[in-house]
Amino acid sequence: MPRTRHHRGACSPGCAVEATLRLIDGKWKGVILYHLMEGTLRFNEIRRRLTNVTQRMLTNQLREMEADGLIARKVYAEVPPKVEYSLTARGRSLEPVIHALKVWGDRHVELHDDAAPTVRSAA
Amino acid sequence: MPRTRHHRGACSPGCAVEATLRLIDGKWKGVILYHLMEGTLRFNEIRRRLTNVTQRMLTNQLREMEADGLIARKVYAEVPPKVEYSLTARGRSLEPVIHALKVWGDRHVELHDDAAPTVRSAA
DNA sequence: CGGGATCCTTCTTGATACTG
DNA sequence: CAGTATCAAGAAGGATCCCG
Repeated sequence: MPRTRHHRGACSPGCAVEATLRLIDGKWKGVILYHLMEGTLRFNEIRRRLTNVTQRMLTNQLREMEADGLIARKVYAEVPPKVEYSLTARGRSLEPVIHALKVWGDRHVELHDDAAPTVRSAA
Repeated sequence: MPRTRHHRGACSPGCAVEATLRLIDGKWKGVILYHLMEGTLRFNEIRRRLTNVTQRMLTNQLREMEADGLIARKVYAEVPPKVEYSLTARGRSLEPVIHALKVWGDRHVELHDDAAPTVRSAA
């Protein structure tokens, strides 16, 4: 979603929705958050978990999320560089959101041909 | 988020997250869904609820959401054109997601300077 | 290993003007 | 009222190559 990120203007009620959306938007942010929920990961570990991510994109997304205070970046001054990424408190607070996104996705995966399956008791 | 929308490729576990994200992504989709949750709305009614939306954009977003099976478009063959938009079952199923996004946004509005306020009981 | 710096292409959005 | 059509700008994402 182009536009300056965090524009912050006069928004109607649903503004909060957009604001949140913009933080987790970005081609890989959602997945990255998802994986970091399980724990700290190194750059290449994250990379391996995302199919076809270029270093540039991964770095970008991580940087933006860092700027948004969602993740923390820890650099180890070792010979083979080592950088670990983890969620900040703010980032962890997004768990219910990510969870909601995943739950919905799991039950409506692309197939919007039946629009709302039987949905027995499976809440 | 560019890329063909619904690319559907080999995704890692967090794929579902991305898939859902891509449906509600788009500058206005989140807010539109949010407003439609309250009931059917006409084109200009939606437009008035979103600040600074151009017809083009609104039409675009609505069309995409319609294609994604999230909203229904009902055209009345009247003299002054009348078109109503409402959520489909699939669209309504997104409520928990939109809700989660809104709740988070309400409590973390841009100010990621204190990362998780006191949060008394004030939900 | 974990990037930084460039260059390029595509998608998205905005601004306008016109129409049934 | 509810769009459609065009034009143009800008941002997001991709491909490459270089570096400590």
